[in-house]
Amino acid sequence: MARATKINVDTSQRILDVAERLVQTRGFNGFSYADIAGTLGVTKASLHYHFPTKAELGQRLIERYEQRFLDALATIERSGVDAREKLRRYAAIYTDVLRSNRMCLCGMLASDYATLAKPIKEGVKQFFNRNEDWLVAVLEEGRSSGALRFAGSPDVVARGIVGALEGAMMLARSYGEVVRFEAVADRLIAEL
Amino acid sequence: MARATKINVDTSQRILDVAERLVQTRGFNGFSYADIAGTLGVTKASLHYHFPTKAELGQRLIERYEQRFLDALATIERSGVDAREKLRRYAAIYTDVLRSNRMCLCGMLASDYATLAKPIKEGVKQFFNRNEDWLVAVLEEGRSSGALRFAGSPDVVARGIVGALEGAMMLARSYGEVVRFEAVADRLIAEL
DNA sequence: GTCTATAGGTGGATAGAC
DNA sequence: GTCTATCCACCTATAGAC
Repeated sequence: MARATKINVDTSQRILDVAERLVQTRGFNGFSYADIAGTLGVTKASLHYHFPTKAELGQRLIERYEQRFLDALATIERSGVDAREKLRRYAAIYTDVLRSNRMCLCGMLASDYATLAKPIKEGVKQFFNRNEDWLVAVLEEGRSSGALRFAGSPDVVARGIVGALEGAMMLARSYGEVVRFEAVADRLIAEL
Repeated sequence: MARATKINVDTSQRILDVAERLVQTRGFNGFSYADIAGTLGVTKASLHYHFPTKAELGQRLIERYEQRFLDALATIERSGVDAREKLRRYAAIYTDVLRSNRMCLCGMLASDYATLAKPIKEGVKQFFNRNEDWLVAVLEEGRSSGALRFAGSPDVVARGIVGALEGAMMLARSYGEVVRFEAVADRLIAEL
């Protein structure tokens, strides 16, 4: 009964899957509905039924991506490891994305920022705000417990971590060298 | 005599100026010849006379940008300041770019990387290689003189600095807050 | 929900006059 | 070196049949 409206494993989700990969590899202005349609073997008109405009598609992409990310952070939180290990696992999320030759969805959208519709811009900022909030909490916990030692406000350190990981990811992807990212990320966390 | 072929302050340079700003604000796939033509008050056909294809335009953009950047680094080198001050002035180059609401040209192209022609890709990597080479030299000098103290290889630290500045820049631009970048950059250098 | 067909616009690029 | 005119491929998006 609960699945009455769920006939065929949700076309919307498969569209989002393909679109997500395209944004993460080519940027929001680097793909078209035709690319998605070609991959899925449907027509462009079908896509417009599920996502009337490209801007709406973008909004849904961010919402889903952010939810997954927050879920991952919640999982780290529940694991009960110390603050340093939490940061290692946080960086590992980025590494996993990079391994599939992708950029962070919101890192990519941040570079396309000037060309995006307002709701997408808001979504991007919210994503980074929530990342920073989580990191601030971890940093404060680590400083209290003695697991971490750092100068400056947790706020600035958190922003530094997000920026450093996003930037290192972007460069490592250009070189096609995941190890480039790992070395930088390891040192970043080791310095705290 | 020497200026015989230079009638009107070089249209090519003015085209590059406008194109550069567009790439730095909207990305390589976020602008068109029509945008440049509209700004300069010429036709698209004129632009194609100076830069036959968009890929060639992109190549010239990188070449010019890299030359300017290397000139700026050479100026820092000649100033005779200590290693820490060199890093501060290096970061200041980024701050100046960000103040005009722009991303680093090559940072932007790094995010568009998958969609670019091969010569442009090579140009992007070369830009970052030269940045890292310069930083490695400064870091080694600073470690020798005692002006800097850091763990790990200068190589990894240099890559961390470039990535951190590019990433922080990208995020700060999204928030429209230059101060966000400055706080992160200051702390980054202070930690060395 | 998916299709065919198409609208209406813009993309990069070229030919040829001036 | 800049223009007009144009090509053709592709873009986002919609109408309407099935």
